[in-house]
Amino acid sequence: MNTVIDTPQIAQHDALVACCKALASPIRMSIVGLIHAANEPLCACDIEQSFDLSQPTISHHLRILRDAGIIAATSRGTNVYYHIERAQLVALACCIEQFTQPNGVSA
Amino acid sequence: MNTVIDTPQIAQHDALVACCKALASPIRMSIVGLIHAANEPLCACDIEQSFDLSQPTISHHLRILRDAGIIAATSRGTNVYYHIERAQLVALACCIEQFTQPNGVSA
DNA sequence: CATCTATATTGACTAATTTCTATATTCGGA
DNA sequence: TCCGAATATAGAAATTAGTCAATATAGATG
Repeated sequence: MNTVIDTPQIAQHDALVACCKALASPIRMSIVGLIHAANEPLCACDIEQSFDLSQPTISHHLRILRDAGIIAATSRGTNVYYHIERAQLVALACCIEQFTQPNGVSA
Repeated sequence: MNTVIDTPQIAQHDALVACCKALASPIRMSIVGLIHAANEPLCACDIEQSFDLSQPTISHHLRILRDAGIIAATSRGTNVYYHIERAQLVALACCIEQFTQPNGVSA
């Protein structure tokens, strides 16, 4: 292990850890939950109103989620709408589910 | 929302965040990966040898994983063997997967 | 019982995260 | 073009997390 061949797996591993880290906060988990529950892109101002935190703080959390590839933003005028980006979350869910199953199963 | 009725969901939410937090470290993610790859309980000393970190540090990470319900320990003599505890991980994988799917689907 | 080995705990230190206030940026409308 | 509203960035303070050296504990073994 740990040869140069491993690089893609290490990159994948890092991305999953980053994704996990982004979700590892009650506020950010709730933000994702909010967007999911809304079933449509949510504007930053709507998200802000759901928490008792300052605007810059929410903005900061949104950026962390965005950097981790969990959400993505679309601007419309001065508003920014956030929606869930599936790929990274799917990969993470998949990885975690693997851990719950016996290893070495081909299918 | 946020009535007293929500308490169980909040507890669940907190447990999932705690689980996520425990996995949100490259070392701890690797520890779980190691145990999973081994397909059998791994002794703390074996886990220690896989990392370039001190014994107390690994012990500390193992405790965090244990507190989050991700792994569990079995003692045998002076050795302590760790295995993966499925329930919490299943719940987390499930939650994350939900986020990747449209909301409001009954089945 | 003395001691060795494996693991856990404590205490201290550094680094990272969270939050705020203040300020900047960007777009729309008067 | 100037102003107001929405969002982002910068910088600072407080909290939390990661790490190690030193020490404690618990079981095995002579």
